[in-house]
Amino acid sequence: MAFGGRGFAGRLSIVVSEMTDSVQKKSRSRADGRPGKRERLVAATARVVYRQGVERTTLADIAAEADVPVGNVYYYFRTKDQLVEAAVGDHERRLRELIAALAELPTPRERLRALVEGWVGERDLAVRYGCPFGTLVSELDKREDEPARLAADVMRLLLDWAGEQFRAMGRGDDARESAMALVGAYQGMSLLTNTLRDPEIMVVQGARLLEWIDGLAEG
Amino acid sequence: MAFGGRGFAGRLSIVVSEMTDSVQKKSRSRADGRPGKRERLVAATARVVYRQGVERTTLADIAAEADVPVGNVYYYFRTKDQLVEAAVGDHERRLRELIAALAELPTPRERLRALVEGWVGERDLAVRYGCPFGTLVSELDKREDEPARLAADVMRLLLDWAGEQFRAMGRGDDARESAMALVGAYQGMSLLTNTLRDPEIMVVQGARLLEWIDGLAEG
Amino acid sequence: MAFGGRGFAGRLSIVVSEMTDSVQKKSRSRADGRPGKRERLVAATARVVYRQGVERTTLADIAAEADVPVGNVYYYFRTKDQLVEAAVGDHERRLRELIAALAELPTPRERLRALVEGWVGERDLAVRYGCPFGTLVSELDKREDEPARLAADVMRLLLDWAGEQFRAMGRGDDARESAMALVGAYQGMSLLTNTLRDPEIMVVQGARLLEWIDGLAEG
Amino acid sequence: MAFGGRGFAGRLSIVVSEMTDSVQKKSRSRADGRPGKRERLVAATARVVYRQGVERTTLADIAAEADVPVGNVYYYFRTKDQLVEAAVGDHERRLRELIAALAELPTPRERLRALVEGWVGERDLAVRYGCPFGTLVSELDKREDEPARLAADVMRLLLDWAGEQFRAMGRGDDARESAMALVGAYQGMSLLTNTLRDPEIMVVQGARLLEWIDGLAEG
DNA sequence: TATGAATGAGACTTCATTCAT
DNA sequence: GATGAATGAAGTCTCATTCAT
Repeated sequence: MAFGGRGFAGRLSIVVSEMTDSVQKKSRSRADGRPGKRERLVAATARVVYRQGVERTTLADIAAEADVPVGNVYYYFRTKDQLVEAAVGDHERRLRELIAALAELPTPRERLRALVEGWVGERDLAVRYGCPFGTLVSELDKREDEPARLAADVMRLLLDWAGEQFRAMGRGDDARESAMALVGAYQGMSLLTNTLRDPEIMVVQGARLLEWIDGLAEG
Repeated sequence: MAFGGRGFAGRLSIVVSEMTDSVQKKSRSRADGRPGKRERLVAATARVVYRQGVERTTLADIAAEADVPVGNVYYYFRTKDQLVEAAVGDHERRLRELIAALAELPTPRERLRALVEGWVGERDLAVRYGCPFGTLVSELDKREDEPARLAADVMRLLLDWAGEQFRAMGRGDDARESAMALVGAYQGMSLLTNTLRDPEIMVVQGARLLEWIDGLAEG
Repeated sequence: MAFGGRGFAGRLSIVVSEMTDSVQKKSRSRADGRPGKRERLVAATARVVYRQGVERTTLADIAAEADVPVGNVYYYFRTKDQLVEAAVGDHERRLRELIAALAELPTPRERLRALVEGWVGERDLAVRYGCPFGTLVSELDKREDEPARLAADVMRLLLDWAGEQFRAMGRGDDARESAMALVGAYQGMSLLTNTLRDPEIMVVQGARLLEWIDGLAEG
Repeated sequence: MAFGGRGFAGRLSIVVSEMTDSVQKKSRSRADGRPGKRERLVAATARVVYRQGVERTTLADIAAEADVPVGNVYYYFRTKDQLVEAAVGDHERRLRELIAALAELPTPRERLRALVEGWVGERDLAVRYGCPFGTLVSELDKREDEPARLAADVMRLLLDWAGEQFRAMGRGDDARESAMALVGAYQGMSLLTNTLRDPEIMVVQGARLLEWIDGLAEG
C-alpha cells in the first residue's frame, strides 16, 4: 500500500516515489553514492513484486532491478521468501513514516483526511497495479507462512492507527469498525480502479470517504 | 467472487458450495454419473486457483483436483491460460445465475440486500481465501492479456447490475457511484476478513452496508 | 521428387499437381465421390511432409489434411513410420507414371530432355520447399530403418532409368556416371533454388543440363 | 558443409575432424584443459545435428554430447533455436577458415580444385550422413525463421567465393552460373553418396568436376 | 564479500499411440 | 469400420538455490 500520497502538502511524495522509481544510482546512504545492496534489494523487491506479483517475479528480476549480481543476492537473503518478508517490512517502514508525517497534523479528522487525499493522489499508480500493499497482501493471504503473517501485521498497524484516530474523534464505540470501513473502502476502490483502469473511480470514491469523515460528529 | 451466499433463503447455497467442495464423483450430468471432463476441469481450476492463486497452481494440481490425467487436460484446453479463462467464465456463469435468482425478488432494495446477505453468508470462505473472484482479479490485473480482460468484463457485469438496482431505486445521479461503493466495500471487507482471518468483519461491515441501503431514500 | 513437370507437353502436369493441391473433395475413385481413406492419407502425408518435413509433421497434421479423424488413421496404418513408408511408395508410383509417360517419346535424348524440362517447369515448388523427394530422402538418410531403405530404392529406380537412357544413347561406358551427374545436378539445383528462394536458378541450371544432353555424341 | 577436406595437403583435415570427433576432453583452450562450455555446446550441436537432424536432436542429446548438464545449457542459450543458429554460425566459421586456407593457393583454378578434392576427401562422412551443411540447410529450408535465414547466408558466402574464383579465371559472364553448378553438383553428389551409401560416387563425380574445372579456358 | 556458473527439480506442452464405444 | 477421448512418455524451458573461486 502506498499508504499515503501527494495530497498531504507534498509531504508524502517521497514515500510514494519510492514505489515509482526504478534503480536509483545516485542515492547517498553510503560513501560510494548508493544505498547498500541490502536496501537496494529490498526496495527492488517491493517494486518488482508490485508490478508483477510475487509468483511471477523471479530472483533474476529482482537482482536486475537492484543492479546486483544474482549470485550475490544470497549473501543478503537466504531465500526468495526472506526477500518477500523484507519487502513487507519495507511497506511497514513506509507506513510508519506516513503515520509519523500525519502525526504533525493537529486533529485526527485532518489526519484521516490527509490519508485519504494521499490515496487519491496516488491514483495513477493504482490504475496500473492497484494498491502496492493490498495486492501483495491479497496474494500472500492464500499462504500460511511467515511472509503472510508479517503482511497481516502491517495491515493491523494501519487499522490500529486509523482506529485510534476515530477514537480520538470520540467514536469509541465504532472506532475499529470505522477503521475497517475506511481501509476496506480504500482497498476496494483500488481494486476497481485497477481492474477498470479508471483513475476517476479513486477521485469519486475518495470524495465519498472525505464526506463521510467530515460528517462524523465528534463523539 | 462467490457472488452470492446462503443468506438469500438458501437459494444461492448451491452456487456457493461449488466453490467449496472438492472432487465430486457423484454428480450426474452424464450417464456414467460424472459431469463431463471439460466441466470438471473448469470447476477444478476455479477451485484450486481460489485456494492457491493462479501462479501457484500447476496443471498437475488441476488435473488431480478434476481427477483427470495430466496429458488429457490438453485435449480440452490448449494452454493453462485457456483454463484460467474458462475459470473466469465460470465465475461469470455463477454471477449470471445469481443475478437471475435475485431477479425474483420484488424490489431493487431487496435484491441489493440479498446480495449483501449472501456475501456475509459466505464469510467462512472469505476468512480462508478471500473473495473467490476478487482475489483472482487482483492477481490477473497485473497482467494485460486475455484472462485479465475477461475478468474485467465480469467485474463490469456485476457493477452494471448493481448500478441498475440503484437506478431503479431512483438514484439516477449516483447509481454508478453507489455500485462502485457497494462492490468496492465488499472487496475491501473480503480482503480484511481474509487477512485478519476474522469472519466477524464480514458480519459487521455487512451490517453497515445493509444500513446504508436501507437508509437510501427512493429517489 | 516431383520427378517430372509441366514441360513435357503438359503430360506430367497432373503428376505434379498432386503435390500442390490440398484436400481434394471431388475426386471420384469411389462411389461417394472421394478417393478411399487410405489413398487420401498417403497423399496427405506426402504433401504435408513435403511442406514441413517428416519430424515436424504430426499425425494430426496428416489427418487434418486428409480430412480423416485422427483415431481412424490407425485403422489404416499402424504407425507413423508406415505412413511415411507409404508416402515414399507414393513417390515411387509417381516416378513410375512419369517413366511410363516418358516412354512414349521416341528417343532417349528426348526422354532425358523432357525429364529436365519437367523439373524446370516445377521450379516454383522447388523455390518454396525444394525437391519433394530429395528433401524427404535427405531427412530419411540420417536414419537406418525401413522408410530410409525404401526411399533409397526409389532413388535407385530413377538412377537406373536414367542410366538406361544414357546407355541407349550409346554411352555404355559412363551411363551410370552420367545418370548420377544428371540426378545429382537436379538435386543440387533444387537445394540452391530452395535455399536462395530463386526460381531462376532452376532455369539457368536446367539450360546447362539440356546443353550437356544435346552435346553428348551418340556413342 | 564439411566445406573442405583432407585433399588439400592435409591442411583442412582439422576443420573436417571437428565434424567427426565426439566429446573432446583434452582440448586446451582453457586452463582446466577443456574448451569453454559455450564452444563445447556449439560444436556438440553441430555434430549431433549432423548425425540426427535438427528435429530428432534433443537438448538432452546435445547436453550429453557436450558433457554439460541439461539445465546448464540454458545458461548459455535461451532456446534450442539459438543453439541451432550457433551451429549454423559454426559452419560459417569453418567455411571462412577453409576460404582462408585456400587463399594461400596461387591460382583460382588451384583453389577450386583443392575445394573439390577436399570434398572428395571427406567422402566417408558423406556416405553416412551426407554433407554436414547441405543436410542442415535442406531441413532448415522448410522453415522461415532466423536459423533458416542464417543458413542461407552461409550458402551465399560459399557461392560468392566460388563465383569470385570463376571470375578471377576470366569467366565473368557465367561466373555465378558456374558457382551454382559447382556447389549444386557437390550437394547433389553428397545426397546420392549418402542415399546409396557409396563413397565411390564422390570419387567419380569429383573427378568429373575436376575435369570440368581443368577444361575451362581462361576467359 | 562478490560473482559467474552450475544444478536439478519441476513446470508446461506435444504427440504417437491406444482405448472404448 | 469409425471415432472422440484417453494416456503417458518425453521434450523444451524456467528458476530457486548452490558452488567454486
